[in-house]
Amino acid sequence: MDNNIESSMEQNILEVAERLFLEKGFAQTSTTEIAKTVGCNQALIHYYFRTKDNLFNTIFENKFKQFFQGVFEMKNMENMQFIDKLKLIIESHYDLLRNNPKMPSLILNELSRKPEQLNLIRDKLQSIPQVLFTLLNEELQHEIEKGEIREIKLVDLIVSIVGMNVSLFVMMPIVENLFSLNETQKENMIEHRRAENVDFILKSLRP
Amino acid sequence: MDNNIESSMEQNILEVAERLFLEKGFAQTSTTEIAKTVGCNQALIHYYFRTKDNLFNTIFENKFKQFFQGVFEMKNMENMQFIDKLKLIIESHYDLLRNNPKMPSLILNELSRKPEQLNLIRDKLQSIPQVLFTLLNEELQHEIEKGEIREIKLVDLIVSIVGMNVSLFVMMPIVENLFSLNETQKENMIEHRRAENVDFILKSLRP
DNA sequence: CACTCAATTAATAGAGTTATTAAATAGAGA
DNA sequence: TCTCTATTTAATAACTCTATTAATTGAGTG
Repeated sequence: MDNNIESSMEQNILEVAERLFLEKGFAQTSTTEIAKTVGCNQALIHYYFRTKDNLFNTIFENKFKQFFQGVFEMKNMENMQFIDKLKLIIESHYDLLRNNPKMPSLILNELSRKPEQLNLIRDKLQSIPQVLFTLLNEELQHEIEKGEIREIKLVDLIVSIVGMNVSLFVMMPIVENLFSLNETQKENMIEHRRAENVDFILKSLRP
Repeated sequence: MDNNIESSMEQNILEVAERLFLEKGFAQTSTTEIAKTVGCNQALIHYYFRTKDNLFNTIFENKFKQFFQGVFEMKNMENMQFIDKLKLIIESHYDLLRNNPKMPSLILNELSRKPEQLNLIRDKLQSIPQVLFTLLNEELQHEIEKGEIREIKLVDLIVSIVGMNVSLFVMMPIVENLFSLNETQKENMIEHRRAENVDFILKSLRP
């Protein structure tokens, strides 16, 4: 009954590989380095996963799916004001990124060059959120007609939200370096920008 | 007088290398591939530039400097309304990115891992724009006092502008793939988001 | 014409990479 | 104890990459 550690080596490899891939990207991480970090022989990685690509996919296919699913995961927002819903969506998206701060860069780097993996995500984007999209769109149009929100296309709003949120985390490593932020300052900035992004976006939507 | 072609091989190497580095990143581009694309022997690259790092730096030290300088390059905006100035700044920044759409990704990828190169940029950021920053800040505060613009910190405004503009170009390769945009659709989207970003930001600044 | 020197190439060293294979090890069950 | 199986390792094949070196070419100069 050693299964509580669940094949510790395989699990270790998965965890270490995920960390290294996120930190340094796919090409910059060798199976040799993964093995050294795990503390096992390099061949063991190929025993469990056969190829490096396979290892990467095993780790990230699910992760990407989860990640993109997270974007569209809505809490119970039935009887909320549209503006409050929007605020919650922006904050949820931001928190998702904050909990996975290296994901955007990895996605941007690896998925730009590997269109095949994008198919998974394309599917996700067509099933679940299509409903949500039309639903949100209706509400948005309604708010616009009521004069609560200025004229804007939902697609443009989404691009702006995602853009504002994502950009912070992809730029963070540079900003951190450029202004020699320590951990606290960085944390403060991330906390501050969470409110700032919400504020900036909602302010823009006033009629 | 063959100098109009200006040492064609060296020049070719620089041009091809720049293109490939921008397309695929530093690690993913080998000197072998550069040589093959140029149509010369791989050793020639090392003859001219000794190391791959050297080649990269030769190309991009200036380019990065230019790029960041471009961000702060102001036209004659003496007797303009603040809002119009801001609009011009956003548009100039956007156009700079549009003319160098691959630069943000390259900077984000390469400079995150090579802090030494950031020193160049740190200098640039401390000399020229410090003046500009205080100048802009005064104007912004003045506008806020006049009630023309809502309360906001200049730093937050800048982060929002840069973020909105940069994010479009770093996300573009994914968006393009995900929604199978053809060249025209892509061009349309880029053109449309230029106006949209300006609009979105200026709308947010209303008191 | 012989010389020089920059440009260019062929060859290769040396390090690092992924992936495979065969052997060693260890734990479970007969 | 013996055997079977899953795990792990050592060794190494087969590449690819950067960088160096020695040899070759070719254009100009005295």
